[in-house]
Amino acid sequence: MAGEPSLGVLLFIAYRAMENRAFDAVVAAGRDDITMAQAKLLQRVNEEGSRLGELAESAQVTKQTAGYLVDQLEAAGYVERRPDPNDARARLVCLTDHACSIRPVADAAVAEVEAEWAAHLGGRRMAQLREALARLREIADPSAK
Amino acid sequence: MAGEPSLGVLLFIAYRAMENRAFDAVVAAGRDDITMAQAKLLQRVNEEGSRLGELAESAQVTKQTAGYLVDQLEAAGYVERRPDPNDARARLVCLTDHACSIRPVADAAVAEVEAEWAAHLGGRRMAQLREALARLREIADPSAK
DNA sequence: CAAAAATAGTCAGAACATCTGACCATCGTC
DNA sequence: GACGATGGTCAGATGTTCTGACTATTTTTG
Repeated sequence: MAGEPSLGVLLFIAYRAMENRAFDAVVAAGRDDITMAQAKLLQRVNEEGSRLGELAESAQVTKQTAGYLVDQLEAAGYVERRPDPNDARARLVCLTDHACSIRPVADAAVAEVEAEWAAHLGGRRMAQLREALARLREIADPSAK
Repeated sequence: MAGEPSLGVLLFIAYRAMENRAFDAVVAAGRDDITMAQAKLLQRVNEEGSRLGELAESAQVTKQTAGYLVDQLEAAGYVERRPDPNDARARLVCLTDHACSIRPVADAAVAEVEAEWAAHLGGRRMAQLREALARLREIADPSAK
């Protein structure tokens, strides 16, 4: 297995490398009151506010788990729940200013990793990689079908 | 975010799609006495036997966590710990016949997913994807550096 | 339009996975 | 042979995740 890691393992390596770098940058910037599981959800909150079910589906956890994590993000001041004007059943999870202040840090880390990858692969291959993954999403994303 | 998911999210989607399909196939084949965390380790056990530390590093968990999961895999009969002839400190985690019997099932599911992806992307792009990820591993894999 | 079905979310409880810190045994080196 | 490094385990705590049951609201349907 060491000689020819499977595609799943290769995807895991790249995925974790990216997430680790972004998370480490946020922690290094002083936000150590957040866990990776929380960050995984926070990352998926839309600017206009996201529903709990959307977050759960995107992160591939149950609504209960998503609710548990959003509770903590809310307690830490990263998000707030607002009633959804269009649906009284739903509540919108919205980013607070506190959360918005860490986004640039995470984005910078992501940009740095992408630059390193592009330097290693070449810009052309890097663009092909992104393109291939985006297309794969069309058939592999349970929340997009 | 819905319009332009980040590279990290795209990697996650593909990674989870692959793992889910392989895991579901194993469960559907009757092996429901295994969890995804256990499978993640089992998948990484080498034919010649792997050290606990290697497994932990590859799966990106602590040695303690790996030990906990191997305990369960051992209890379920998927692996056995053998003394390492070359190092009395170490123990080799080896696959049992029981584990070997599920590998073809997982491999078939992976092959099926790869075929679907190749059909969607085209063989050329699929090969490029694999190539790019393999190259990325050179700089992104903490256990290969 | 009212009843039925689906959807959004929460509560409660249990099981699972993961980590940190401390510890023991063995290996490699000087 | 003493010493630091390596491979692994033990103990305890925390964090994450799930299943099942429930409420409230929206959507569908007869």
